[in-house]
Order: sequence, then C-alpha cells, then structure tokens
Amino acid sequence: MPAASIRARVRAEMIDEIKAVARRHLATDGANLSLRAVARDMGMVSSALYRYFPSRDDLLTALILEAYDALGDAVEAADAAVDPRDLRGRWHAACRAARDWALAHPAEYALLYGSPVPGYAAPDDTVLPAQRPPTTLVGILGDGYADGRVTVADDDLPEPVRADLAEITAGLFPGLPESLLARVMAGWTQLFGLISFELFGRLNRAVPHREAYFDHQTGLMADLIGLPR
Amino acid sequence: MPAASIRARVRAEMIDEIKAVARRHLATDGANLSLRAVARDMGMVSSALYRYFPSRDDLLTALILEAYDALGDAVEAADAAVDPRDLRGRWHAACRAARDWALAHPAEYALLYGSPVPGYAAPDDTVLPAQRPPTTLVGILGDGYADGRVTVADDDLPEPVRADLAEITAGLFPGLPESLLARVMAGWTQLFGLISFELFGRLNRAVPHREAYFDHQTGLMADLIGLPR
DNA sequence: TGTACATCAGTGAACGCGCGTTCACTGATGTAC
DNA sequence: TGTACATCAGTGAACGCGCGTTCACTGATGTAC
Repeated sequence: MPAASIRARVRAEMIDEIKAVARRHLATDGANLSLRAVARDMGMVSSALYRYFPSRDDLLTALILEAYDALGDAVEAADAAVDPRDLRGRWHAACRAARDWALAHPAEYALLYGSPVPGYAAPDDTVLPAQRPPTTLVGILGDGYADGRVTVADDDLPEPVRADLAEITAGLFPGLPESLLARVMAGWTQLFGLISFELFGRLNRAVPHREAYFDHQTGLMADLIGLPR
Repeated sequence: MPAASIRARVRAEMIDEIKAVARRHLATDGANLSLRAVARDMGMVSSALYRYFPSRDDLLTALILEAYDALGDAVEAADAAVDPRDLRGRWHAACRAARDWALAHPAEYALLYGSPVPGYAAPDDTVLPAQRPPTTLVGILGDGYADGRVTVADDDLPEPVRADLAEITAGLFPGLPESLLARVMAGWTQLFGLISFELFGRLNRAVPHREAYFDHQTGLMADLIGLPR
C-alpha cells in the first residue's frame, strides 16, 4: 500500500472519530453543537478541526446525512428481513425499526425530525436520504397493490391534492394511485408523529406501555391504509 | 384607584411587553432565547429584566405556558363555533384551528412540539394546558359516542394498552371506551404530525397545496375514528 | 537508496463576539403618620 | 396636608464563561528525482 493512502486512511479515521464524538455531544447539547467541546474531547486544539471540516455547519451537515442514512438502512433492512408477501409484517417491522433507531439515537432523531436549527439550512443532499423511510412504506403498499391484495379506497381526493400527489407518483412510483399514496403518507406522518410524541415527552405520564401502544397505533394505520390482516 | 395598583398595572404591562419582545426573538433564535437581546430591544439594561423574571428559564416557561393557552383557546373556540351536532365539522374546525395557530406562531409551536430544549425541563404547570387540544378532540368523539352516532370499532387492544388508556378515561373521560380513546389519540398524533411535517419543512418540495392536503389527511383520520360523514 | 522539497496535521495565540447573573448604586414612586 | 421612610425600577460595571474562526508557526510524513 502506497504511503499516500495510509495518510488518507488515517484522515478518514479521524473524520469518523470526530463525527462519533460530535454525535455524543448532540445528546447533551442538542443542535447547539460546539466545535471547541468536540476538539477538547479529542484532545486537540479547536482550530485543528478545520483540517477536517471547513466549518461547524459542515460538521452538522455530515452528522445529519449520516443519521438519515442510518435510519434509512435500519428501516429498509427491517422490511427486507420479512417475507415479502407478509405485507402487514413488513409494515410493522419497518415502523418498529424507525422507532427503535430513534430510541437508540434520540439526539440524532431530534436533529432530523425536531424543530429546525435556527440559522441552519439543510443542503439539498439531505433530500434523497430523507425520503428513504417513506419510500419503504410506499414500497410495501405498492407490492400489495401490484398483486391485488391492497385495493384502492374510493377517496374523494380534492383536485389540487390529487395533482400534487400525481407528480410524486409520476416521478417515484409510476402507476400507484394517488389515493393510495395519500394513505401511505398518512401512515408516514403517523409514524413520525408517534415517535416524536414519545421522544419529546408527550406520552410521559399518560402511556407507560410505549411499545405496545406504538404497535397498536401503527396497526390502526395499517387498517386505514387497507393492509390485509 | 390607589397608587399602589398603578404601579402594579405598569408592572403587569412591562411583563407583557417583555414577553411580546421575547416572542419576537423566538422566531429568529429559536429556543436559544437571549435575555440580553430582549433587554436591548426594550431599551433596557439586561439586569433590569431580573426585576420581572428571576431567570431566563422562567421567562421561557412563561412563554411556553402562554403558547399552550393560546393554542388551547384557538382550538376550543373553533370547536365551540360549530353546531355541536356536526361532529365532522367540529373535527375539521378544531384541526384547522391548531394548524392556523401554528402557522401564525411557528416559533412558539416549535417550542411546544419541537425537540426539547437542552437543559430545560418543563415544569408541571404545563401539563394541563398541553392537554387542552387532545381533550377537545376527545370531547367531539365523546359527544358522538353519547348519542350513538359514533360506534366503537371492535379493536383488539392489547391488555397493557387497554389498561393505560383505562386510567386516562377513568380520570378524564369516564365512560369512554378505551378503543375509542385509542383512535382519538391516533387522530391527535396525526394532527400534530401533520403540522410538524409542514412547519419543519418535510413537505417543502412534495406538496405545494398544503391546506387542501391537511384537510384531506384530517378527513382520513375522521374516517378511521368513525366520525359520520 | 538517499536527498531536497512539498504536503499536511496539529499548535497556540489572538480577534471579536455573545451570554446569564450578581451587586452596589441612584432616583423616583408610594405609604404611614 | 406635609414629611420621613420604605419600596421598587432601572443603571452600569463587573465576573467568569463560552463560542467560531483566522493565522503564522513547527514538525512530521510523503513524493520525486
């Protein structure tokens, strides 16, 4: 191995370590991530970090991208691990995977799905990874629609909504009826609403049995969407 | 009017003005509210604010309480303005009121329903005002259940969930079946999921017709809950 | 293989800024006799 | 009604802290001949 790539590898490891330390800091500081604190934890001087990230916001962006991808990986893997014909099993598995990931990485979840960080604008690279979980959900429904086990409810979609959704299906899910997409989006909203409520403390006193509650609620959504039992 | 109460009134007006200025700052700074910035905007020295609020967190708490109450007022008023027998109309009105309030006060909404502020613990006084919107939703369904126009779906509630919900109904909504409460909670989760998605940018590129989308989605939830059309 | 040079990582000091909170103080406003 | 006193609002300086970012620098590591 040429010496140059050793340096490159060390550099890549440093970047990884910086991100790992920064992730730990997210847990206590939220999005008020401090470069200096990260540098301190790494036993470096704060200016040294500028060798690796041109600014604090770039570090934040890297963390966001990684988090989106970790969440996407988890959801897709959970879906793929279930018999493809077991639509309801896939739905529950995907939802649970999202929740499990969020519970395991609450600070990163808050970074993705919490209030926007003041003064920080997410770059466009985040759009695609952010779409992975809803895309997985649509995929489950799409399979069911393709083999006839999921039928389309006769929703009276208002025309502007139908048109908006038609653009989405045309680009990403050709052939999918808009009203089916609308219902999957209800499920997608519900899923992250449930996780946010749980993580942000909305269920604190009211619902001690969080997991059972979560499964039941996602089950209700599966009914609404028309997933066969 | 005795002179003492003039002083008291001036004091109350100052407190109101401080909160109003602080609310404006929330919009740009998010929860990183700066006492000094508020004082500057009021043409005072920062230490003067300590005559009115013992600490920054107390000011934040006051803002949170007011925001919960403003949202609660809006939702309850919208519900009350509709013919009580028009359950679906009440549902839509309550949901829209929550969305309208959130759109008009995005920073305060984020304070209530966004990621928790690091290092800040909401005091117990916030619990009751925070319950007002879901309580309104339950009220709509409860009326329908009482006069038989909303029937209870035969959900197979897992026992721990049923028990959790039974405690809630026993305390707040005696006689309401747990499975009905579970569905209202789905609607409640959906409602704030929708608002958060919209405000936090999740629909940015995908759904331009936000209001129609919102109404359609809350309509889907009304179906799930069993509100008569 | 050895040597001159270029690249790169990390240092340490500094700039300029902001923050929450405390404290002794000045004046004005209200209270009690 | 007038006066002595107490209360309160607001000032200004200070404490001690933290932050992101820049910049000239030292050494070590890698490259090219």
